[in-house]
Amino acid sequence: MPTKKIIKKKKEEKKPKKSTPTKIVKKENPQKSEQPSGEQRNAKGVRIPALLRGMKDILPKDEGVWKKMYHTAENISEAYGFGRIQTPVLEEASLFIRSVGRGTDVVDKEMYVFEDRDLAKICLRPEATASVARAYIVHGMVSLPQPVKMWYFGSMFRHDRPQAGRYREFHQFGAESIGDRDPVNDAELIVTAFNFLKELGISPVLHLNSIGTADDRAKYLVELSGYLRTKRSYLCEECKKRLLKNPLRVLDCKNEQCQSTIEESPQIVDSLSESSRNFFMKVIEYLDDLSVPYVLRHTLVRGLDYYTDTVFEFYEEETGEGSAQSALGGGGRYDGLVEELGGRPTPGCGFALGLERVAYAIKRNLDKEVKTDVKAKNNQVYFAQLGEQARRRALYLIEDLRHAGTVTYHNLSKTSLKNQLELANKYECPYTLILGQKEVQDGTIIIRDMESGIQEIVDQKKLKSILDKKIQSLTNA
RNA sequence: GUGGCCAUAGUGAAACGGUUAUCACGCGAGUUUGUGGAACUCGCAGUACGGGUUCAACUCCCGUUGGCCACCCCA
Repeated sequence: MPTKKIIKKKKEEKKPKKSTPTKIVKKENPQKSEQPSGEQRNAKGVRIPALLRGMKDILPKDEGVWKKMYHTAENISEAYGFGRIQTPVLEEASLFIRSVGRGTDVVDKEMYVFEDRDLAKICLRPEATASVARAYIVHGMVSLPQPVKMWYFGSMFRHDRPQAGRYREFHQFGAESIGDRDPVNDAELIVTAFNFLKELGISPVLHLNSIGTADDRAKYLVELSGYLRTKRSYLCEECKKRLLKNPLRVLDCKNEQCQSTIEESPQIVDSLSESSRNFFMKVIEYLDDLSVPYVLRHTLVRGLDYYTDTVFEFYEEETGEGSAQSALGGGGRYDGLVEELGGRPTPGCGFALGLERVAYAIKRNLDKEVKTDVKAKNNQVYFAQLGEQARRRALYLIEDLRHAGTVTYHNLSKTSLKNQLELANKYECPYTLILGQKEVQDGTIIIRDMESGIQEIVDQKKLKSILDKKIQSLTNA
């Protein structure tokens, strides 16, 4: 009722403004413009809090997907012998500047950096590999059996321009294997990620390449830019800029004009040292043994500085690499990282998958095969009650059911049975328990099958066992 | 960070330079308080924000904010 009055007032206020000469309106303006623009207010003029740009609430309705991703990640990681590590969201900014690298967009343009109260530079982690490497050093994991295998699942932050499947806070599932330079580790990591995706009903396509050691890359860079410079006139405008800034990126250009030039360009594989080439061959062999399909893509270069040798990315089968957000994740080897961060020279490799994109892919698949989305609501029960006495008794019985692990819905504040049955229906509960005056007196309760409408009066003491049986038979069917 | 498209109740849509912004879903309250998935009645909630043009702006123009798309980059 009060809102009505307010609305009327608001409208009344508006009218005179419209009819008054502009001069008066202008006088009122400065007062209004003191408020920040772009904000929303309700009818009472109370500011409605907004979501920060690029941030997203994950709502109860999405929980199914997230729960599934978490459980799958946990099961698979543990099956492959990884232990979960949880590192802080906040880290020293220098950790990432040293590892990911100055000059990368992630560090230069996208990192959330703040001054702490003691003026130290801290940041919201943009990725987790550096944190895991830091933990490896700080906790003396050198003295554990090598490699040390760890997985993580959590939020990362990058101040990028938001788009579908790209948020400023996003979640990654990843795993690292630190302390052993053997191609089996690379292969194992890849299968882990691959199986995770497959388990979730996604058909992943693996793109694979090797970028060798830092020396190999330096050599290749000279060769590549030399080649590109001779073809400079054939390149698009963008690529001419890339040629100066980051020649490797030219290889990624989607411009048709550049494609033919790129195809004939020197390939990084040819610049690899003997050991890197052998290493890469081994990785490929192991993947064959594990029957993991892959596509060798010599143009694949990753954006973070710490990668060496093996690099890979996952795409969803049908989307391919066509659109910008189709990459589900990637990873690679980083043999110099631990040393770069002040630890002993220690090899390592890992992967990270973008869970928002994985969730996206899962949902797309569900839409396609409509029926896959059969939700298990079989284990939930609705409790309806009638009358004050019944309500009190209900409180106790519901408590009991919940202790026994039965998901019990209720709206004890409702008084009409009709109302409650309607809600039971909306919650999609297969059974409703009905407790009225009469049942309280007799110590019984009604179990109503919501689909058939068949009701059964049972002793309250036997409720749990009877209900369990019914639920059992539902889940089995 | 660059460029483009967009912005109407919680959701999805409609409307017009001019009466009180319409519809569906949703949510709430009822249709003689012991029976839902149907119907009916009533109610809730909106032109993102700020400015300009105009007698008159949800509608046209500018700015801001946000979303989407492409680039950049990446997950």
